[in-house]
Amino acid sequence: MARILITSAIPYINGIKHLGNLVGSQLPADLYARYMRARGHEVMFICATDEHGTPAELAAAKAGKPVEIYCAEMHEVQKDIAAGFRLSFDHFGRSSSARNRALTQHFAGRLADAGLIAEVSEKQVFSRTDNRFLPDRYIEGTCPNCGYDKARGDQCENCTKQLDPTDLINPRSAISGSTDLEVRETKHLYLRQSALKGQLRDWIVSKTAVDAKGNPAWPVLTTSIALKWLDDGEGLQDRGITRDLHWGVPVKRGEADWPGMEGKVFYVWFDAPIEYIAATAEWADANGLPDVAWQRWWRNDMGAEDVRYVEFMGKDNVPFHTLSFPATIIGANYDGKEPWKLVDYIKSFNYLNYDGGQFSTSQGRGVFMDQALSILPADYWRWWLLSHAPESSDSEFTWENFQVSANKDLADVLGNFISRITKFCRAKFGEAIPAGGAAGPREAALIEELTTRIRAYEGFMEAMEVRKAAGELRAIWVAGNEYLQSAAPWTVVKTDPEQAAAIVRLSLNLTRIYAVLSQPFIPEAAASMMAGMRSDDWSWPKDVAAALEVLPVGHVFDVPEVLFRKITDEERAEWQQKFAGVRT
RNA sequence: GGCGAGGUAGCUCAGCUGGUUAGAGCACACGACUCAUAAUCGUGGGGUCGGGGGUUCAAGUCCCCCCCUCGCCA
Repeated sequence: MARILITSAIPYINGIKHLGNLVGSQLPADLYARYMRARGHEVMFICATDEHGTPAELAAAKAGKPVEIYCAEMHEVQKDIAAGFRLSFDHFGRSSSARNRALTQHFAGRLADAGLIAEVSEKQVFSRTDNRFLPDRYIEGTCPNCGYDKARGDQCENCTKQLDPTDLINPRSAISGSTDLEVRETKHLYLRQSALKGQLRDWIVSKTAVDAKGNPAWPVLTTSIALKWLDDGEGLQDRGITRDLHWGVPVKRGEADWPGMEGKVFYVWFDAPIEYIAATAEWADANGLPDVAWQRWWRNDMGAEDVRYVEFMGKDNVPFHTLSFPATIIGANYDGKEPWKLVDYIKSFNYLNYDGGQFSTSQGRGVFMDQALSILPADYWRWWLLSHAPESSDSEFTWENFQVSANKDLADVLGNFISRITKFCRAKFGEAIPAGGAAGPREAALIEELTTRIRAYEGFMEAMEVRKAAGELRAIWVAGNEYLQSAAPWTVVKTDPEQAAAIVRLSLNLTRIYAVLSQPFIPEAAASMMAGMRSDDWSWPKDVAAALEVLPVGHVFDVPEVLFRKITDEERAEWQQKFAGVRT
């Protein structure tokens, strides 16, 4: 039994995430967590809401609420929706927690002790009307290059030219529209990650191939993005980790004040990944456990040496997780006294597009998590999203594809298999596992095929090859239909009822195995299948022949309701229409 | 513009370090079956592997150029 720490990139607090966000991190992470638990491993699956920063402040202001209240409410909303998708987090934390505040300040202190923090004075735009410094993208003005009058301080969306806020003609605050702006000198902390460039490169490079322990290479997507940031242009740049904001972790050097940094907070990208650790501490707190309970997951000197740590994220998050956060972890151990756990494997995803374009939170385009759950159970979405996960390239959601895939795979292949065998048994033998007959060559061949396929499925799941795992699971479902079709108990029963009973007995047992194997992908349906078989035996089918005898002769079962109803053409057309525009 | 990832059957995608007639699922056609959610099972048609050069006994798989899509550019 291994110990596996799993984190999903933490979603930002300002609103409900869309399906593209879901499939890029939380959902595959959940798949992996569920599979590893099913195999008997000890799993710690962590996620949280990322709550600090300007967008949260502005969203709260727009909602007319104090930012703390707004975040607390939105956290609950996101937590409920995650539960609706059956995301099996051990803890869903908050980056605004006391734990994260303390840990973030602690890491900053350690990095400062290590000489990895630089204090830099810079000029930033201050809005007197708003009484705040304005991040580059919250300053608007006329583009000096093309004359577009809504250019942002970081870039002109019209001509794509990179800009500096001070380049803008007639600059104004994007928040209030005020032109009462001035440039002020302000001091900020920078993480000197460039000082760790060599170490980071060696580490990343070591992940581009299978390592000595047989651990697989990271996805090309992960390493290519990391190496690009390391070596592109002038190489890895130091990054500011503080901001002149109100909403965030106050800048402190450990527990001590940081002279000159009063009133400033750490920037979100610095405190957000630290929340992975803090959320694990929050988990311990919530369960009344001592610190060692979470430290054994995160400190190599306190038991985490044998933990395998896997992170899931969309490609936009790769730079932070391959460079900045590792720099924080490595830097904090400058004197060898705080060996924090460094990630072992980073599974990254491309983007999911929506019907010819992009999903967009800001534009409200696509299907959002709450909307998805309002029209169909989570399993439909889980299955489609995971079986079409954007692993090797961006992939696309279309309603036609969703309807056809869900109907074919879930209703026709899996659901109907259970329906046909349970109803046949009820009609011929009653609602209990029938006795008589014996396995023959056909059964032996099925067991051989299932064994081969289940071993392949395990391999894909362990390697986090999500689409391939889905394909293999589907093939396992198909194998049941193939078997039934060739064994034809409805014909055999007329001449040899005992033989028909043997076929039915095996098929009903296969249903239980399907529940076990399918559970990571479609947990709700798997639970129904298991309940229908009136069993609670979730043991993994290591020995297929033995697993096919778990439900004994005479064991009573229920003929389940339709497991997956089909999506009709009318519904598809309606949804297509409904989600064609912008979310209101 | 620079960099990265892609462009393989109607659709969604597999194809590792180059090697027999390029694969899967869906869709389509035909057949089988009738237990089942008009479900299942079998068979088949269909691709000059974005375009053009090149290396090689041999390239979807390596090299060069071009075109298109998506992303990143702190």
